[in-house]
Amino acid sequence: MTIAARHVEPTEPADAALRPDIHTARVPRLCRACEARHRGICGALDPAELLRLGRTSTRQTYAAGTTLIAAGERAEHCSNILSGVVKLSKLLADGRQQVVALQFAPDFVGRPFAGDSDVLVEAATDLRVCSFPRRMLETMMTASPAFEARMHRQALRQLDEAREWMMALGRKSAAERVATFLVILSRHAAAPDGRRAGEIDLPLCRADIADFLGLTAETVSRQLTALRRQGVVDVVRSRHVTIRDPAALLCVAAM
Amino acid sequence: MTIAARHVEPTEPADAALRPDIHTARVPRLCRACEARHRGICGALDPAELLRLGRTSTRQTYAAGTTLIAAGERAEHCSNILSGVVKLSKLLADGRQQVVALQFAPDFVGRPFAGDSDVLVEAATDLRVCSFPRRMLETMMTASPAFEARMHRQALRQLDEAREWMMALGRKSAAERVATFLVILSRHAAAPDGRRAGEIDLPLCRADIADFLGLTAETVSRQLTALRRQGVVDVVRSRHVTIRDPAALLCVAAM
DNA sequence: CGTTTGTTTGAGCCTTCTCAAAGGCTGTGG
DNA sequence: CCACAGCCTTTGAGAAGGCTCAAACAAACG
Repeated sequence: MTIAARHVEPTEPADAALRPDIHTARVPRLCRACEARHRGICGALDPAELLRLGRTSTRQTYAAGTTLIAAGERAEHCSNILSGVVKLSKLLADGRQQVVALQFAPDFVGRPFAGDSDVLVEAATDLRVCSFPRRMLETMMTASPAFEARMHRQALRQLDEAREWMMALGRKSAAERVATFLVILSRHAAAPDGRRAGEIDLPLCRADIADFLGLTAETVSRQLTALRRQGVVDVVRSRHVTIRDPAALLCVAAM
Repeated sequence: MTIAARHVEPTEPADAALRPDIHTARVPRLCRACEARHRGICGALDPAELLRLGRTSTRQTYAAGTTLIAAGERAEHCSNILSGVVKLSKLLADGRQQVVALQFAPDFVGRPFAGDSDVLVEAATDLRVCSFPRRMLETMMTASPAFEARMHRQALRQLDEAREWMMALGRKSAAERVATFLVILSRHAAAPDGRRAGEIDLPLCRADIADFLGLTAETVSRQLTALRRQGVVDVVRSRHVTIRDPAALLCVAAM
């Protein structure tokens, strides 16, 4: 494993997690404060299971750009994203790159069942995750059908997202792809009530956005300035986007 | 449901499937002769479960071009493909189309859990399937962890395939995409020993191939003639392809 | 303040698309 | 069996969108 900037936060003292109580199995303190607890994979676990998983899990942070799992490598750890964005990409022998997915909190990173899936996993932004051994994942999957079902659902959701992007990559113009990218980001930055966010911090540099959209960095830049000139968005310091006209953006995105 | 050409084959008589025997649960005769039985989803079921599923399942045939499930529609039936090819595609409001997956025997068609996935499901070729009510799928998934796991694995496999195609759509040239398409088809037409098939019957017309590859029918045609001129493949009557130089094909495919 | 890295903008080129026409199969009816 | 219609495929010529290469600009960092 080539992890450049890995920093383990001070974890819950073991005795606190293990201390017997009136309730035989309490939710670990680490998990109680966890942002991802209910929405993520862990939401399927009861307190006893959570305790068991929590005992082996640690919070970690990675700096933007860090490689979490090299292509073809089999990860020994799985993670829940607490904050930040994870980039999954594929490489061709000659160096061409395609970003095949972005993952946001509270997504789960890591693959059930044996096969490696030959993607490169990197921290797109600074990242905080809750990490645990891969072995635990398999244990939980066999022990808890609800957990397995939730993993299954996540896989199906990712499949839908991948197919949505196939449409963009195969049939949409550069302008449409850039607009679609902004729409999707705004969904993820959205408030919990489902309203889309008007303010987006782009998690990727132009080159990475281009690798996601199947374009070049120059084309992405040009399309963004076009959107700016049309008054659809505002761009500040190249990474912060304000959506001024959401309806127009959706229209340009062909969605 | 708009099913144009649906033909229900005579099924196993109910009493034969239900007849008690020395073995409390025998494998239904329909399933015993089934090509997809061991490789497909059903392989995870024990004879009792298979009997239960078999009681509600029927073999059906569809003519090429038939719509199995319209986009956005929730299917009441699921199917195992026995022979033929199923095409999953997405449509844009203005009519642009992207084929997001091809499925071959013994793949499973139909979606576990509620959500519709907004794809159009069509028979690309003449099709034989083993079909059963969606309700049974949910029953089997909760009853049999092995069945649920197999469904989960199929979802992950489809996710890998989708991402592989994202690479092709986003980063490969027209020539590379067409070659990649042939390589993938040859894998599916391959003998069970894993050797790739040198003879391929294209399951799609040029326009559909184009919709899969994110190209136009004209470009697909031109690239195929280019491969023919280079001596890499032979094309007979536009639908039958012989791979003359597998190594060169792989090379052109950038794989 | 200079260096480095990322972004924007421009000019010309190349791949692929669009539009158009001709060529081949397939099926139908005489 | 042949003629013809209809559809799919092939091929060509010109247009256009996005790419490449290059340079100017901006922001981050030591």
